[in-house]
Amino acid sequence: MRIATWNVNGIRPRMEQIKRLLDEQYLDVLCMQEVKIAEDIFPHDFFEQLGYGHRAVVSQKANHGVAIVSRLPFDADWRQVFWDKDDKRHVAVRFGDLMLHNFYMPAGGDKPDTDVNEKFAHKLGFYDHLIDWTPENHKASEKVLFMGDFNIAPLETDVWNHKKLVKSVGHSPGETERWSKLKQALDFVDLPRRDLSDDQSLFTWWGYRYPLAFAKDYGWRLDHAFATQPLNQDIRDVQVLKDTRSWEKPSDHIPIIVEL
DNA sequence: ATGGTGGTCCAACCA
Repeated sequence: MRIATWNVNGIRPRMEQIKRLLDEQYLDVLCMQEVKIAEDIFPHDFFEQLGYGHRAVVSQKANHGVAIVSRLPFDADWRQVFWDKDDKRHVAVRFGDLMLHNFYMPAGGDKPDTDVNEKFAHKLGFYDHLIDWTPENHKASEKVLFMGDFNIAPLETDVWNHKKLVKSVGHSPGETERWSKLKQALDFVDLPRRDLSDDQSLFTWWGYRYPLAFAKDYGWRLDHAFATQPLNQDIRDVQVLKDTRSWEKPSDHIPIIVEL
Protein backbone atom coordinates (compact mmCIF):
# COMPACT_ATOMS: atom_id res chain seq x y z
CA MET A 1 0.00 0.00 0.00
CA ARG A 2 1.48 3.32 -1.12
CA ILE A 3 0.29 6.45 0.68
CA ALA A 4 1.45 9.98 -0.17
CA THR A 5 1.04 13.51 1.16
CA TRP A 6 1.31 16.60 -1.04
CA ASN A 7 0.54 20.27 -0.52
CA VAL A 8 -0.69 20.95 -4.07
CA ASN A 9 -1.17 24.73 -3.64
CA GLY A 10 -4.50 24.83 -5.49
CA ILE A 11 -6.07 21.69 -6.93
CA ARG A 12 -7.31 23.35 -10.15
CA PRO A 13 -3.96 24.59 -11.53
CA ARG A 14 -2.35 21.26 -10.47
CA MET A 15 -4.63 18.68 -12.15
CA GLU A 16 -2.00 17.53 -14.68
CA GLN A 17 0.69 17.26 -12.00
CA ILE A 18 -1.61 15.32 -9.66
CA LYS A 19 -2.49 12.87 -12.44
CA ARG A 20 1.21 12.45 -13.25
CA LEU A 21 2.08 11.75 -9.60
CA LEU A 22 -0.73 9.19 -9.21
CA ASP A 23 0.27 7.45 -12.48
CA GLU A 24 4.04 7.43 -12.00
CA GLN A 25 4.04 6.47 -8.35
CA TYR A 26 1.22 3.88 -8.32
CA LEU A 27 -0.33 5.56 -5.31
CA ASP A 28 -3.18 3.92 -3.46
CA VAL A 29 -3.92 6.93 -1.28
CA LEU A 30 -3.10 10.64 -1.67
CA CYS A 31 -3.50 13.21 1.10
CA MET A 32 -3.64 16.75 -0.30
CA GLN A 33 -3.42 20.12 1.41
CA GLU A 34 -4.31 23.61 0.18
CA VAL A 35 -6.85 22.36 -2.35
CA LYS A 36 -8.37 25.88 -2.33
CA ILE A 37 -11.77 24.97 -3.70
CA ALA A 38 -15.35 25.05 -2.44
CA GLU A 39 -16.38 21.60 -1.24
CA ASP A 40 -19.39 21.42 -3.59
CA ILE A 41 -17.25 21.87 -6.72
CA PHE A 42 -14.41 19.50 -5.75
CA PRO A 43 -13.38 17.57 -8.92
CA HIS A 44 -14.79 14.19 -7.85
CA ASP A 45 -15.20 12.98 -11.49
CA PHE A 46 -11.51 13.56 -12.21
CA PHE A 47 -10.44 11.24 -9.39
CA GLU A 48 -13.24 8.76 -10.10
CA GLN A 49 -11.95 8.35 -13.69
CA LEU A 50 -8.40 7.79 -12.42
CA GLY A 51 -9.62 4.96 -10.20
CA TYR A 52 -9.75 6.83 -6.90
CA GLY A 53 -13.32 5.97 -6.06
CA HIS A 54 -13.15 6.83 -2.37
CA ARG A 55 -12.72 10.40 -1.19
CA ALA A 56 -12.92 12.45 2.00
CA VAL A 57 -12.96 16.20 1.34
CA VAL A 58 -12.92 19.04 3.89
CA SER A 59 -12.58 22.29 1.97
CA GLN A 60 -14.00 25.75 1.36
CA LYS A 61 -13.82 28.62 -1.12
CA ALA A 62 -10.46 30.32 -1.75
CA ASN A 63 -8.03 29.14 0.96
CA HIS A 64 -6.82 26.08 2.84
CA GLY A 65 -8.74 22.82 2.44
CA VAL A 66 -7.66 19.18 2.66
CA ALA A 67 -8.70 15.97 0.90
CA ILE A 68 -7.88 12.26 0.90
CA VAL A 69 -8.45 10.28 -2.31
CA SER A 70 -8.11 6.50 -2.32
CA ARG A 71 -8.34 3.46 -4.59
CA LEU A 72 -9.21 1.37 -1.54
CA PRO A 73 -12.38 1.82 0.46
CA PHE A 74 -12.00 3.25 3.95
CA ASP A 75 -14.16 2.24 6.86
CA ALA A 76 -14.82 5.67 8.32
CA ASP A 77 -13.91 9.30 7.92
CA TRP A 78 -13.42 11.91 10.58
CA ARG A 79 -12.97 15.66 10.74
CA GLN A 80 -11.81 17.65 13.75
CA VAL A 81 -11.79 21.41 14.28
CA PHE A 82 -8.77 22.65 16.26
CA TRP A 83 -8.57 25.87 18.24
CA ASP A 84 -12.21 26.68 17.39
CA LYS A 85 -11.30 27.94 13.93
CA ASP A 86 -12.98 25.90 11.22
CA ASP A 87 -10.80 26.74 8.24
CA LYS A 88 -10.62 23.18 6.85
CA ARG A 89 -7.29 21.87 8.03
CA HIS A 90 -7.97 18.27 9.01
CA VAL A 91 -9.50 15.09 7.64
CA ALA A 92 -8.83 11.48 8.62
CA VAL A 93 -9.82 8.04 7.39
CA ARG A 94 -9.56 4.53 8.83
CA PHE A 95 -8.46 1.48 6.83
CA GLY A 96 -8.99 -1.46 9.19
CA ASP A 97 -6.50 -1.04 12.02
CA LEU A 98 -4.69 1.86 10.27
CA MET A 99 -5.74 5.40 11.18
CA LEU A 100 -4.57 8.02 8.67
CA HIS A 101 -4.75 11.75 9.53
CA ASN A 102 -4.18 14.53 6.99
CA PHE A 103 -3.22 17.97 8.42
CA TYR A 104 -2.67 21.43 7.05
CA MET A 105 -1.29 23.48 9.94
CA PRO A 106 -1.59 27.29 10.05
CA ALA A 107 1.38 29.01 8.40
CA GLY A 108 1.64 31.63 11.15
CA GLY A 109 2.08 34.98 9.38
CA ASP A 110 5.31 36.99 9.30
CA LYS A 111 6.43 37.71 12.87
CA PRO A 112 6.94 34.95 15.50
CA ASP A 113 5.29 37.09 18.20
CA THR A 114 1.86 36.22 19.57
CA ASP A 115 1.36 39.79 20.93
CA VAL A 116 1.39 41.45 17.53
CA ASN A 117 0.60 38.55 15.18
CA GLU A 118 -2.75 36.81 15.56
CA LYS A 119 -1.83 34.21 12.93
CA PHE A 120 1.17 33.13 15.00
CA ALA A 121 -1.07 32.81 18.08
CA HIS A 122 -3.42 30.65 15.99
CA LYS A 123 -0.54 28.43 14.88
CA LEU A 124 0.73 27.83 18.43
CA GLY A 125 -2.82 27.36 19.72
CA PHE A 126 -3.55 24.81 16.98
CA TYR A 127 -0.40 22.89 17.92
CA ASP A 128 -1.21 23.01 21.65
CA HIS A 129 -4.70 21.67 21.00
CA LEU A 130 -3.35 18.92 18.73
CA ILE A 131 -0.65 17.95 21.28
CA ASP A 132 -3.38 17.41 23.93
CA TRP A 133 -5.93 15.89 21.56
CA THR A 134 -3.64 13.24 20.05
CA PRO A 135 -3.08 11.09 23.18
CA GLU A 136 -6.72 11.57 24.18
CA ASN A 137 -7.82 9.97 20.90
CA HIS A 138 -5.07 7.45 20.14
CA LYS A 139 -2.59 5.15 21.85
CA ALA A 140 1.06 4.63 20.95
CA SER A 141 0.21 0.92 20.64
CA GLU A 142 -2.19 1.61 17.70
CA LYS A 143 -1.23 2.01 14.04
CA VAL A 144 -1.47 5.75 13.47
CA LEU A 145 -0.08 7.77 10.54
CA PHE A 146 -0.02 11.59 10.67
CA MET A 147 0.78 13.25 7.35
CA GLY A 148 0.60 16.72 5.89
CA ASP A 149 1.99 20.22 5.80
CA PHE A 150 2.91 21.00 9.42
CA ASN A 151 4.52 24.35 8.52
CA ILE A 152 7.46 23.80 10.89
CA ALA A 153 11.02 22.86 9.95
CA PRO A 154 12.15 21.24 13.23
CA LEU A 155 15.89 20.51 12.95
CA GLU A 156 18.77 22.83 12.09
CA THR A 157 19.31 20.75 8.94
CA ASP A 158 15.65 21.15 7.97
CA VAL A 159 16.31 24.70 6.74
CA TRP A 160 18.91 25.99 4.30
CA ASN A 161 20.45 28.34 6.88
CA HIS A 162 19.63 27.76 10.54
CA LYS A 163 21.40 30.88 11.89
CA LYS A 164 19.68 33.14 9.41
CA LEU A 165 16.23 31.60 9.94
CA VAL A 166 16.07 30.76 13.66
CA LYS A 167 13.98 33.87 14.35
CA SER A 168 11.69 33.26 11.38
CA VAL A 169 8.18 31.84 11.48
CA GLY A 170 8.45 28.14 10.70
CA HIS A 171 11.77 27.59 12.48
CA SER A 172 11.55 29.57 15.74
CA PRO A 173 12.13 27.83 19.12
CA GLY A 174 8.46 28.07 20.21
CA GLU A 175 7.52 26.18 17.06
CA THR A 176 10.26 23.55 16.95
CA GLU A 177 9.54 22.73 20.64
CA ARG A 178 5.89 22.13 19.78
CA TRP A 179 6.81 19.93 16.81
CA SER A 180 8.91 17.81 19.21
CA LYS A 181 6.05 17.63 21.73
CA LEU A 182 3.70 16.45 19.00
CA LYS A 183 6.23 13.79 18.00
CA GLN A 184 6.47 12.66 21.64
CA ALA A 185 2.68 12.59 22.07
CA LEU A 186 2.48 9.06 20.60
CA ASP A 187 6.20 8.24 20.52
CA PHE A 188 6.08 8.82 16.75
CA VAL A 189 8.82 7.93 14.28
CA ASP A 190 9.81 10.84 12.01
CA LEU A 191 9.59 8.73 8.84
CA PRO A 192 11.56 10.79 6.29
CA ARG A 193 14.47 10.89 8.77
CA ARG A 194 14.16 7.25 9.81
CA ASP A 195 17.22 6.26 7.77
CA LEU A 196 18.89 9.67 7.50
CA SER A 197 21.35 11.20 9.95
CA ASP A 198 20.34 14.50 11.61
CA ASP A 199 23.35 16.29 10.12
CA GLN A 200 22.07 15.67 6.57
CA SER A 201 19.77 18.37 5.19
CA LEU A 202 16.28 17.43 4.00
CA PHE A 203 13.76 19.85 2.45
CA THR A 204 10.17 19.59 1.14
CA TRP A 205 9.45 23.22 0.25
CA TRP A 206 11.19 25.90 -1.83
CA GLY A 207 9.33 29.24 -2.04
CA TYR A 208 8.21 30.89 -5.25
CA ARG A 209 9.05 34.43 -4.14
CA TYR A 210 12.74 34.16 -4.75
CA PRO A 211 12.91 32.57 -8.22
CA LEU A 212 16.34 31.00 -7.61
CA ALA A 213 15.25 29.33 -4.35
CA PHE A 214 15.15 25.83 -5.84
CA ALA A 215 18.27 26.28 -7.98
CA LYS A 216 20.21 27.43 -4.92
CA ASP A 217 18.50 24.84 -2.69
CA TYR A 218 17.10 27.43 -0.29
CA GLY A 219 14.63 24.91 1.11
CA TRP A 220 12.72 24.07 4.26
CA ARG A 221 11.30 20.75 5.56
CA LEU A 222 7.70 21.73 6.31
CA ASP A 223 5.91 18.52 5.27
CA HIS A 224 5.99 15.53 7.57
CA ALA A 225 4.98 11.91 8.07
CA PHE A 226 4.81 10.44 11.57
CA ALA A 227 4.14 6.77 12.35
CA THR A 228 3.57 5.07 15.69
CA GLN A 229 6.02 2.28 16.51
CA PRO A 230 3.66 -0.61 15.59
CA LEU A 231 3.00 0.99 12.19
CA ASN A 232 6.69 1.70 11.66
CA GLN A 233 7.25 -2.07 11.72
CA ASP A 234 5.06 -2.32 8.59
CA ILE A 235 6.78 0.46 6.63
CA ARG A 236 8.93 -0.80 3.80
CA ASP A 237 10.05 2.48 2.22
CA VAL A 238 9.83 6.27 2.59
CA GLN A 239 10.52 8.64 -0.32
CA VAL A 240 10.69 12.42 -0.73
CA LEU A 241 10.10 13.31 -4.40
CA LYS A 242 12.33 16.30 -5.03
CA ASP A 243 11.96 15.91 -8.81
CA THR A 244 8.37 17.23 -8.76
CA ARG A 245 9.62 20.72 -7.84
CA SER A 246 11.17 21.01 -11.34
CA TRP A 247 7.99 19.95 -13.20
CA GLU A 248 6.03 22.47 -15.30
CA LYS A 249 3.89 24.72 -13.06
CA PRO A 250 5.10 23.03 -9.88
CA SER A 251 3.65 23.22 -6.41
CA ASP A 252 6.08 24.92 -4.03
CA HIS A 253 5.91 21.72 -1.89
CA ILE A 254 7.01 18.19 -2.85
CA PRO A 255 5.32 14.89 -1.95
CA ILE A 256 6.32 12.34 0.67
CA ILE A 257 5.46 8.71 -0.08
CA VAL A 258 5.19 5.94 2.50
CA GLU A 259 5.00 2.27 1.43
CA LEU A 260 3.45 -0.29 3.76
C1' DA B 1 15.97 46.81 5.10
C1' DT B 2 13.50 45.36 0.93
C1' DG B 3 11.36 42.66 -2.58
C1' DG B 4 11.12 39.13 -5.33
C1' DT B 5 5.98 34.66 -7.14
C1' DG B 6 1.73 32.08 -7.21
C1' DG B 7 -3.47 31.06 -6.25
C1' DT B 8 -7.98 32.77 -5.50
C1' DC B 9 -10.91 35.84 -7.38
C1' DC B 10 -11.38 41.14 -9.19
C1' DA B 11 -9.59 44.12 -4.10
C1' DA B 12 -7.19 42.05 -1.23
C1' DC B 13 -5.99 38.07 1.28
C1' DC B 14 -3.29 33.89 1.95
C1' DA B 15 1.04 31.54 1.57
